[in-house]
Amino acid sequence: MPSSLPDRYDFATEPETYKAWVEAGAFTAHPERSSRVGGDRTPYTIVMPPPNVTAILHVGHGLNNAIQDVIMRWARMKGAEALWVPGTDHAGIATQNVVEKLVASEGKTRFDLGREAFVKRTEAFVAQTGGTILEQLRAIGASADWSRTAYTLSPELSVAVREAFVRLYERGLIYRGHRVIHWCPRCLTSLSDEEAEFTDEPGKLYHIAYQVSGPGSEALVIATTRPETMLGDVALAVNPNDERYRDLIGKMVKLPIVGIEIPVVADDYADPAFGTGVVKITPAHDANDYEVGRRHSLPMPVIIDEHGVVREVTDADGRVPAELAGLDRFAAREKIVELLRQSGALQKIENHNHAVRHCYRCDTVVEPRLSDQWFVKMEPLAKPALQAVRDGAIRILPERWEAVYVNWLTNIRDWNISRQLWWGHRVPVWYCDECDPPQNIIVSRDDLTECPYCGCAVRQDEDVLDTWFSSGLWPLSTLGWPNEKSPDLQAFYPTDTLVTAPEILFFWVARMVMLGYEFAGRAPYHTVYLHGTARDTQHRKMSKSLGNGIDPMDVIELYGADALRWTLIAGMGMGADVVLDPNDIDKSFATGRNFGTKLWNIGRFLLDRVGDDPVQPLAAADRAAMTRADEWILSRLDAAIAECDRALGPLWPTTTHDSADGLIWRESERYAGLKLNEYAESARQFVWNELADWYLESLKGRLDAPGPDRDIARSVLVHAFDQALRLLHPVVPFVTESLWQRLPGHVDGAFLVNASWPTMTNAEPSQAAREFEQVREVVLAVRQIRGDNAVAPGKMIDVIIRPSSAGGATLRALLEQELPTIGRLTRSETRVADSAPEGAAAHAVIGGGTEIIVPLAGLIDVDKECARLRGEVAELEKQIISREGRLSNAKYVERAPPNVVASDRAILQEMKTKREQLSDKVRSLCGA
RNA sequence: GGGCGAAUAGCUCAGUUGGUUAGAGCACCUGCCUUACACGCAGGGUGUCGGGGGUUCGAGUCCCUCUUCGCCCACCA
Repeated sequence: MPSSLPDRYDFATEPETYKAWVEAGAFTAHPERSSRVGGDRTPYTIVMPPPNVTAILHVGHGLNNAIQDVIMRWARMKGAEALWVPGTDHAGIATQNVVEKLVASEGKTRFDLGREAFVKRTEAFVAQTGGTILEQLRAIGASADWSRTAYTLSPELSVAVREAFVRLYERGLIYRGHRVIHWCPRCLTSLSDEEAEFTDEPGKLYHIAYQVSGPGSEALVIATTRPETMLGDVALAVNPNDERYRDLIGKMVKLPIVGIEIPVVADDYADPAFGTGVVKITPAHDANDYEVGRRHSLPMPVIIDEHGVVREVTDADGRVPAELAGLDRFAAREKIVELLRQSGALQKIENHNHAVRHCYRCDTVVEPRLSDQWFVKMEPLAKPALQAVRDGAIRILPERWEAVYVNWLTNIRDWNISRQLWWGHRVPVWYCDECDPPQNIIVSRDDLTECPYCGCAVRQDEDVLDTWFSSGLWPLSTLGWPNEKSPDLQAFYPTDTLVTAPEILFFWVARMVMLGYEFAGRAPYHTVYLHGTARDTQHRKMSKSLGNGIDPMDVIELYGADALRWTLIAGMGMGADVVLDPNDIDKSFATGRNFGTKLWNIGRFLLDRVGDDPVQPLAAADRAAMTRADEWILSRLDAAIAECDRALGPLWPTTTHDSADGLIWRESERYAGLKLNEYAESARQFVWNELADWYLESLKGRLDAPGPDRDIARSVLVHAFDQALRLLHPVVPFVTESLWQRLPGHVDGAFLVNASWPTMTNAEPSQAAREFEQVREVVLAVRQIRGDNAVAPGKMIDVIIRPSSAGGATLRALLEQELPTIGRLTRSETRVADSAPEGAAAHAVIGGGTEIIVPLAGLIDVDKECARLRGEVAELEKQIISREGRLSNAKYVERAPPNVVASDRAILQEMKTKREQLSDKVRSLCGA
């Protein structure tokens, strides 16, 4: 109902539109339609990176999901059987931390509650607050298939996790290792290499003398950044090739404070160039020292416990003096330095910057700790994952990340998957205290209570699995694996594209690839799209702790989801960061808001002028009766479609290659496509700068007079707008759907979300379309002359066009026919002539030598007569500016901010009066 | 320490294999409320393509070098 179209787009209707889509089943995928199981549609699948179950939406999520939604909606319109699997991650450490804080606010620790009660508490917390973010994703318009919402800790996915563990164990790829691992003394859990993040910090290098035993007073000086660990020293190491210390190898030195004797060993680990070339060996508290200790069969006393407190833990009899026992590691450091100073062993302290590992969750300094952990052997898993990217079965966009991925996988180290937490998938391993190895360790798919060998009671491993172990299975587990007969698995695995941030390339992306090959023999996706980060104007990452974030829900409430989506998508180069100003939301999202409004106004005008009468489909319209403008806009539409298609690229690799992977990217397409900003810009350019600025403006007159020409114009107009809405729908789904539903001829129950993506009709612009370009050139030239000569916008002028002789009679005829259009677009009385008029005139020469002449007689004088009034208005404006700092809309009393109106009403009124006088003057002088 | 990348308008960035006068969006400047839209219309580029050197008829683009930033990886005690 065009007549009922509101003046402004009401984005409060977005939830209704969303509901209608869901009720129409627009987001629900049908496995039986997949071509992989005999259906007639190629499947296109994205698994959503599962946000933490306790998360609330931030701009990063908004960006991530807006990108995915654009791709999904585009794939759906292209005719794919589109599936977007949503879900959440139980997020081991993160969620446990949140609940532990809650428990702490009640004055308790998780140990006070006990494991069972704590897990129950966490489950209750998740049940109550979890999934908020999925609701918020609906608000931004995410077209996910909610009937398939998954959760990494659900019963179904837990089956997958256990199956994966058991299979890897049976293949010998999971093993138990006694190793020095990264330990967080606050979270009381081990961390993977990736979870223990380096920061460069100023520290101190302490030089300590160890007295050599025997005759003489020789001493060896070592340098350490962690003097407190000396209590656990079992040796000093020197490089076997270091001439300085060759004679000392095999001798004993006295460990200060402790007073026991330890050997000097030769090991390549000691770097002659660093410090004194002598290094102390503390196997239980340093990963490298541990390796040295193993090579030399040294004891491994543990002198720091799981809380980071110095005490005799194991094999440390008498090593920790009473005055140090019970001190925190950092307090112990101070104390030990003091003791060393007193004993004279401390030689000097230097400033020294070094990299310190911190817990990625709580930022506590990580403590290396000797303990038993489960590891995954990575090298065999990495091999196919590496090959996939090298061969082009998987592409990573932007391309430069491929090198980073390859580099990491080439030097991969084993993955510590056990975590000493309570929240997560418990390690499916049971221990029997009665049986002898190897029967004392039982790995099982089912829960065990008794030993299958001796029938005794067994106990389950206390640890849970790294949260990334379960998310690493995400593309498989959400589709029903390990049930190979699962319809979803058969129809939709492998998936197509993964959209995420580069930070989790190793944590998650690479591990999914490895596990995909391991369990399905196929890569989980052919495209990895890594997007940038949301940053503030100082280029700082938006974060909760910095308080520089923007709540996407605020933006949606203020300007609607489309404005948010447009701003994020159109403003983001591939892989580039999105910069927004958290202190000026209005300015940050103006682009999106403005575009939505413009689109709405185009629709409002167009639908109003087209009216309710039936519109002939373009295919049935008489092509011969079309104007040059009609032909032109249709050719521009074709160009826009081509540009959008080029920017978005192929949905999937277009060649079927006989390899284990099936599909390999061809070189020409490998890095093509998914340039979402270029796509958005192309579509915008068409609808705004071509359809609205030129076609609508040039056709205004034609729509007022009934007749065949009006009908042709209506056909072309409705067709072009319909196609434009389709092109724009993936970015701004709500406003395009609202407008599309109102197009004349719309069939009840049809949705733009399900409509087909436009296809080009003509590769080359027609002759008539090219001729319209000449009309545009004339118009642009005349406008420029008007601007250069400060001709009042309302003033009607004379324009003389002198066609180039090269164009001949054809050009002359063309220009004469288009005079009404040129006149309308330039406010001029235009004619074609062969000679220039007498007197002053402005000239412009356009393509091919055609000359545009505008006589200036009278024009300048007219403006002079208005100059006085203009000057007076300007004076008044200056008064406002001097008071308000800026003018903007304070120029007009109707639009000025309330505070300005309050203080300057008189000036504004006077200004208005003067403006009206000026307007009248100009009109009368122009004879309008 | 190793590797990768970037440096182009006030800001964010495009600039294919070297080739006319270097582009877009936002911002900015000038004028305008013209009956869809001032969240708009018309006009305007505001630039030593980080510095230096080289190859070439021709360099933002290729090579060398310097400077500055960013990212990834890494066991310098």
